[in-house]
Parts: sequence; C-alpha cells; structure tokens
Amino acid sequence: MGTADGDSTPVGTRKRAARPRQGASMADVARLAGVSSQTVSRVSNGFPGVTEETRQQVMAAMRELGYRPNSAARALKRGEFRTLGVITFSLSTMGNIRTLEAIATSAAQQGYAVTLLPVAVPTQDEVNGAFSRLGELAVDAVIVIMEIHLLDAATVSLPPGVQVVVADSDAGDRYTVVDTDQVGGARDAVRHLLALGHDTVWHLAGPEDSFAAQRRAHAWRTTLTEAGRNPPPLVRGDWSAESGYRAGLRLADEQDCTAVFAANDQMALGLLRALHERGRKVPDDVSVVGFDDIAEAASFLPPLTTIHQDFAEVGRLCVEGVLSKIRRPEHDAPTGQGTTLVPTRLVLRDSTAPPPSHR
Amino acid sequence: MGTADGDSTPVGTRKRAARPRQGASMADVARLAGVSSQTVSRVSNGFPGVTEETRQQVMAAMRELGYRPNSAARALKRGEFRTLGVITFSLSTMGNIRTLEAIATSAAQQGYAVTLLPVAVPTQDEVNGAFSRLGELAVDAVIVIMEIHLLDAATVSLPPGVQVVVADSDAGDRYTVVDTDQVGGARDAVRHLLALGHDTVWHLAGPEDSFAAQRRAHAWRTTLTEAGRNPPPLVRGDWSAESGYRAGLRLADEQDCTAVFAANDQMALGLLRALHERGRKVPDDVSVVGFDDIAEAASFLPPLTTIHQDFAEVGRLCVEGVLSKIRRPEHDAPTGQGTTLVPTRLVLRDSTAPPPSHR
DNA sequence: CCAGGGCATGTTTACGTAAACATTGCGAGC
DNA sequence: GCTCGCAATGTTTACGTAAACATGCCCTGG
Repeated sequence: MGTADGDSTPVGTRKRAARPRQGASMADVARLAGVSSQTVSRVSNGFPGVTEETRQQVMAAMRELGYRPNSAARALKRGEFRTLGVITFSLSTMGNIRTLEAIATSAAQQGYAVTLLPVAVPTQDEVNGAFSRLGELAVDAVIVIMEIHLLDAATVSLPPGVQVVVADSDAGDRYTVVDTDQVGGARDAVRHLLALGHDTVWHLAGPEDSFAAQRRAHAWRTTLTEAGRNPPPLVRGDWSAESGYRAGLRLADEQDCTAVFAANDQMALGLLRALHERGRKVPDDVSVVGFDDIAEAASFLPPLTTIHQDFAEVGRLCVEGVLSKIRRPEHDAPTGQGTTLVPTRLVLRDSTAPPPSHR
Repeated sequence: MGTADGDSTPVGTRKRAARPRQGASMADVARLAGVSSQTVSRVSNGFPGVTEETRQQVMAAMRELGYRPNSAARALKRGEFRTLGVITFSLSTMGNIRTLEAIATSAAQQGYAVTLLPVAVPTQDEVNGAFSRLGELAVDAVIVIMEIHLLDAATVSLPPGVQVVVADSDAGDRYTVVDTDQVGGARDAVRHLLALGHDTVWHLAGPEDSFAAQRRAHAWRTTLTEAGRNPPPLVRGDWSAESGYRAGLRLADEQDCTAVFAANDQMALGLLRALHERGRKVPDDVSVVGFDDIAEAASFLPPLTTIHQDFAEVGRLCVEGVLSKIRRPEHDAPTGQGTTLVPTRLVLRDSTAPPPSHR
C-alpha cells in the first residue's frame, strides 16, 4: 500500500457513491463527535461510563447525521433479533385478530417486535412454505395461531432451536399450547340454558376440521349427557354468519328446539336472522347463546348472551411463554409441552330466557 | 500466540459453550461438506458455478447440521432487511385488519416480511414512541395505517431515508397516500337513497377526529346540496355499534327521517337495533345504508345495503407503492406525494326501499 | 510525594455472510 | 504439445456493532 495517492478518507466514500445507503454508521458519528465508535456505542445503548459532556456531543452528532443504529449489525453481534414471528391463517376470524393484537402489544412491552407470516391458503403446502420461509426469517421464536392438524406434517421443516408456542389449538403433548378453556366455556353455555328450564340444548357447531369447534361440540354433548339429557342432532356450520343463517332456517322448523348454543357469535348472528324471518321470537320462543363475545354482540337483535373469550390474555401468555423459553437456554429439553387454559366468562344479555312451557 | 496449547479447533468451541447459539454457520457446513464457505454461500443462494455433485454434498451437510442462514448477517451484508414495517392503531377496526392482511400477503409475494408496530393508545406520545422504536427496527420501509393528524407531530422523528406510504388518511400533499374513495362511496350511498324517492338523507357520522369520517360526512352534505336537498342535522357516533344504537334511539323519534346513511356497518348494526326496538321497520319505514361491507353485513336484520371497500386492493397498492420507492433510489425526491384512490362499490341488500310516502 | 485504584475513553476483535478477487485444473485450438 | 480460456472452487475482505481488553489520567491515601 502507499503506491496510490489517497489513503485516509477516500476509502469510506469510494464505493459508497454506488450505493447511497441509508444512514450514517457509528464510525461516522464517532468521527464527527471526535470520539471513538465504542463511545458512540455506549451512548447508543445507555451504558454508564460516559461523561455527560461527551454524551451530549455524541447525541448532537447523532442528530446531525440522522444516525439510526443498524439493527442487522446489532442483531448479528448480539445473537438475537428481539423479534417474534407469528404464523397465522388469513386474519378472517376475530379471535385470531384479537390474539395477534395482544401478542403485538405484549411483545412491544417486552421490547420485542412482531413479524407476521401470513398463510394465504390453509393447505399443507402453504404451511410448509411458511415454515421454511421462517427458517430464513429474523426471528428468535415463533407463535403459531393455527389448528394443529395443519401443523403436523410441517413439524419436519421447523428449524431446530426455534422455540414455538401454539395458540388456539390442542396437542399440548407436543407443543406448549395456550388456549381458551373451550370446554369450560361450552359447559357454562349449556348449563345456563338448562338452568333456565330448557329440556335440552341444540348445538350449532363450527367446521369439522377445527379443534376448537370439536371441543366445544364435545363439551356440549358431555354436559348434556351428564345432566341426563338427550343431545339433539348436531347442526354444522362453518363459522360464518351465512352458514348460521342456513342452519337457522332448518332449526326454525324444529318445533321442540327452544335453546341453541352457537359455537361462535357470527353464526349466532345468522341464526338470529333466520329465526326472526321464520317468526320465532328470541328469546321468547328460542334462546340463543354464542361464543367469543365480539364487540358487536351487544348490538345484535336481541343483544346476545355469549361466552366471553379473553383473547388479550391468550396473547399475553403466548408471549410470556415463548420469551421464557428463549431466556431459559435448555431448561425445558425437547420442545416443551403443556397446555395453559385461559378461563371464559358467561356474559348475560337478552337472547336467553326460560322456555315457553315455563311461562 | 502459540504459548497456550490449543490452536486450531478449540477456538470455535470455547466461548460457544457459554452461549449455545442457535445454529450452525456457513463455516460449519463448509467444514462438514469439505468445501469453502463461499461455495456454501453459492449453494445457499442458488448461484451458478457449482457442480451438481458439490451441491448435493453441501445440501446434505446443511440438512445434517440443520443449517439456517443467519438473516442478520445476510441483512448486514446486503444492506436490506426485506422487511416492511406497519404502524397501526389497535386493530379494532375491521378495515385496518383487512388492510393489514392484504399488506402481509402482498409483501410475502414480493419476498418481504411484515413487522407490526402496534400503537396501543392513539396519543401523540405513543405515536412518537412507535416512530422512534421504528428507527431501530429492521425495516426497509414503512406503511402507516393511521389518521394523519396523529402523524403530524411525529414527522420530526421519522428517520430520514425511510420511505413511507400512508393508508387510510389524507395529506397526499406530504406523503404518498393510498385510500378508499371515501367521497365516491358516500356519494353513491346518498344518491342511491335519493333515487329511491327519499326527500333527504340523514347521516350517522364517525368520530370528529377521523378524516375518513370527515370526508364521508362532507361528501354526504355536498351530494345533498347539489341535489337541492336540505341536509338534516348530523348525528355523531364513534364507529361502535353501541354508539350507533344510541344515535338510533334519537333518530327513531324523528318522524320525517326515512333514510339514514351510516358511516360504517357497525354503527348501522346498532342503528338497526334501535329502530327495531322503537318499532320503526327497516326498510319499510326507514332505509339504512352502511359503509365497509363487513362479512356480517349480509346477515344483519335485515341484510344491510352498504358501500363495499376493497381493502385488499388498498393493501396491495401500499406494498406496491412502498416497494417502488425503495427500488427507485432517488427517483422521487423529498418524500414523494400523491393520493391513489381505490373505488368503492354499492352493494344492494334489503335495508333500503322507497319511503312510505311513495307506496 | 508517589503508588494504586478507579473512571473515562480508545483499540482490537469477532459475529456470519457475500462481493471481489485469486487460484486451480482441464479441455480445445493452433 | 503447449498455451489460452473458462469453469469450479478457494481466499480475502468489509458490512456495523459491541464485548473484551488496553490505555491514560486524575484523585486519594499512606
């Protein structure tokens, strides 16, 4: 070296022209402030051992250059991204959205960002794709909001060393799971209707391939049987209000149907419409209980009695769970397991009443 | 050096024990496959100039070690994160959610991940906080889904060099904005009701501090005036079904009110309930038009005529806009501006009919 | 009055990757 | 038969940060 003329400054500027990269680096700030880059680092991270005067100088230099730390370099050095990945299906269901929101909020409080991995179509291929993309993603851990059966075959491609918590699913034997207490909620709904004097309770279930729907339906059946009642035939919907409407048209013709437990509020909404159209009054002729307690449920016609889910708590626990996994290096050996249940709450409104025979 | 005994292998393992870092690095793969790390890099990125045989060996080594590329190092080297940041308020409104979903999907198609920056409370402080956190975030560009007035004072802390697209707002003079054609939608709603024969149209508006609400209200007033009608007093809600209900109780007492344009579907839902309770039939006595076309709107009592918003398109355009900004280095000089409007569509259902006087 | 102990700051190095440049080896053309 | 050229692979280096270690200085205590 030394043959060419330039030797001190041009190095930093030569190639920089080709790529007008976003910002100033620590070295730039250090140069302007007349300190070493390490001092800039200390200021940037709020470490002690820096004079107030020096700190001010560095801060001024940062402002002048519009310095923002390069998080790639930071992550590379620290070995963590401070980011959580969330894999979810299209955000079509209110529950997923509310859970996601709670996750994002909790994560932010812990200084973590949340990266979304949407899976457009819930096919096995898509899920696998998401998981392999995840492999290259800058995340420290993953929260999956997804029915477990779609997760199964994807397990293989789950990179080792990536901690996972699953929400809204079962399979607590293989993953750490956080979920609403589906069984308790369904039981409360059915018992409430029985306590009002109804002989039995019909069930408008969610789609067959949903474990949440399965568990609600199962708890409905069990609760009835335990109470010595005969479970009527199960009516199947697909979570949508439209499917609730179609089911409702059928239920309206069942003259001995005085109480319906709908597996979610949307289907309950459609059900209410169908019953109204067929002239069956709610709650005078038929009582209806929903599940979820979406914001609009209080404004249905009539306001819907429903099972409140605490999505915020589910989200919070997901974050807590996944972070504790990260922080304990090898505390829980394989993947960690166990299910944490979040309790539900029966919200009484105007869609339930004693059956006609009791008045 | 050379004084201590170990010199070749222990280097890689010594400190590693303290931090059981997640995975194997390129060097590890290279060692196992008996090639250089550069060759591993070539395989990893699908570059040419590698024998099929070598490629297979490397792939095998990758699988064996469970290698996943370190995206921090990759981002550091490449100078980009392939990630978009999305700043949004609590995901309470359906519109934001659907937009976010579309953004995530579009971004994924372009090979970009999406990082969520939730702002819990829409105060100026919180927004500023989000923007400064954003400064340290691993994102190449930002999409803001937010009312613009909250963005104003935050501008200062927006790091230079970070491209921004704003959805669901105005201020196309300062930012690149993608938004639903609020004016066109509101006009269509009002004109539809006038065409049915109503003398005038009442408006159940959204909160005062929402520009979307403002524009819908303004367009409502303008359309009425242009048609030579007298705009009735404006009724104010807050987007919630509950506020729609309260407003509806008041509107039900206005005997000359035969047509209402609600600024969103949730408020329309509450309105329907209030009108029903007061014995005013929809659409026979009062016609109602909503805005948004949420999934449940078709299941309201009666099914709601409403203005459909194409949130998917809004999201798609946001991603497209922000990516084109990134890719054109300094094509659009300052911040870029201009508003892209996404058209709406009137969806006819059963909540509108000619006024009683016409039958 | 000088040694020793902090404290403020500087220097070196490594994180994992990929661009740029360097080096092999082998086949074709003269 | 020898060289030129290209294809396959290896080596060096830099990206921006922060831990670990090194330095210099001032102040205190014997």
